[in-house]
Amino acid sequence: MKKLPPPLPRSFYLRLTLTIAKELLGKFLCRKAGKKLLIGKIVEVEAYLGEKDPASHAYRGKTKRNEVMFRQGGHLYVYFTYGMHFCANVVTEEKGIGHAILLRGIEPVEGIETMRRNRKFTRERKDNQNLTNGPAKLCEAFGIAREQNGTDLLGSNIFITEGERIPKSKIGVSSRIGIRHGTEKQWRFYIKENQFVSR
DNA sequence: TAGTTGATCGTCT
DNA sequence: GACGATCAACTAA
Repeated sequence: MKKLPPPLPRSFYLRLTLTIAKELLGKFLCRKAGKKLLIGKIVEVEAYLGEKDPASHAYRGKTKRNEVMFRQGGHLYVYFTYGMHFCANVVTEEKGIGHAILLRGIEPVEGIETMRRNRKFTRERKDNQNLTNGPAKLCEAFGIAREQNGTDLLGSNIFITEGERIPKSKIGVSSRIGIRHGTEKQWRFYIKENQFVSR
């Protein structure tokens, strides 16, 4: 494979959350698992704006669980939900803010065999789009779990690099999914006509 | 193809 | 003690 670009700088994560959410589309999420390298293109995200956002874990202030969300931007916030699933978020903005961006959909680029193994796909199973087209699925495919909570995205374990440039006309906006309050906010962003966007 | 439900547990009330 | 930023399997039609 070709040489990997360096991780995005800290400054990328210290800007407005909604700006970062849009710019994350088309970037590459990289995960080093032993010798294996997993890469996926980000195709769908949702913004969670902490104290402004009743749907956010950070809405009621800092707790033991969401402590990572209040760190400086550029960390990974992983949480456990529904008794069996993990979801990965990118923490944004300055320390103490409590904003994050949920990764909802990813298109596999490198290490697909490893992802298939992580998701316990059989050799016969050909529907690769089911590998990573949902928040909990991509976590399993990338081997992201509780141990990865709080990982610094400027380290060598998990990081995000420059990827494809997505023209504005290809970026879709909609309300978020699976939320009771705050559904009026248009804080979900995705790449149009991409197979790996959920729903 | 749409709609419903079971799995399963950490966290907050 | 309830429920959730979910998914897969099952049902009905």
